[in-house]
Amino acid sequence: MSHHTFFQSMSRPANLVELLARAEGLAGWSLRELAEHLGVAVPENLRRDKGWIGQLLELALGASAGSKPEQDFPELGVELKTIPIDRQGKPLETTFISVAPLMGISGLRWEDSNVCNKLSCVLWIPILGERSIAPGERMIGQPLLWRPSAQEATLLRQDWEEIMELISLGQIQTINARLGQVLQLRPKAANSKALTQAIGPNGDIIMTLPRGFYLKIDFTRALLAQHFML
DNA sequence: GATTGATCATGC
DNA sequence: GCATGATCAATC
Repeated sequence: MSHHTFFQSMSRPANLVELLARAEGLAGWSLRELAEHLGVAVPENLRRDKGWIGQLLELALGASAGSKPEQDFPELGVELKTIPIDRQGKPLETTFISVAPLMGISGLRWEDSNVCNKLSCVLWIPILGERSIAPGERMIGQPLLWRPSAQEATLLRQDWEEIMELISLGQIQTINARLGQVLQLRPKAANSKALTQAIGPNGDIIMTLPRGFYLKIDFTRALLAQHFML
């Protein structure tokens, strides 16, 4: 895809085929090349711009902006995720999925959860480049449109149900990132002073750090490996 | 080197 | 504070 046609197609993708074609057209570009053609400044590091790569790809692919708890392409049923990988194809970070609800969760089913919704169909965009490589020099990899296999869906559901049961039983303080086979619960907050309500051990209300669901590295590594190395 | 808890920017 | 986008960095 030439740069000219890229700019002509900067609108929202009309369908899945168009979205995939755009994503594939970005493979091989450096983030600097993409940023320059979008008129976006390139940070020297990501310390103060942790979401820069994700936002750059959102802009390039025409994802809906905003802070709604929805998929990036609701009309296509697709969630967009950039994932940093090393030269072996191994993810360098866990993958944030969504904030965990801590109150009013009785009766919440997996099928109706944000985690299930967002993971039902993900467009993965691998970003090749370790921390020692400046953001602008990192490379965009081949995209992968993924839907969980039956086995993957079972693992995700089991972890989600186990974690949510503990939360509903007032045991959130006992949960750490080691719980879960493929999904983990960790703090997701502005800082350690940002607090939100949760259910306490005695069924009372306590203040605690907001938490988020993250995919563990081994899970995303296997997911990428199955597609790219079989 | 991998992991887990902490943190950064932004809009509303 | 909560939602989006995540990575940082102290500790194991």
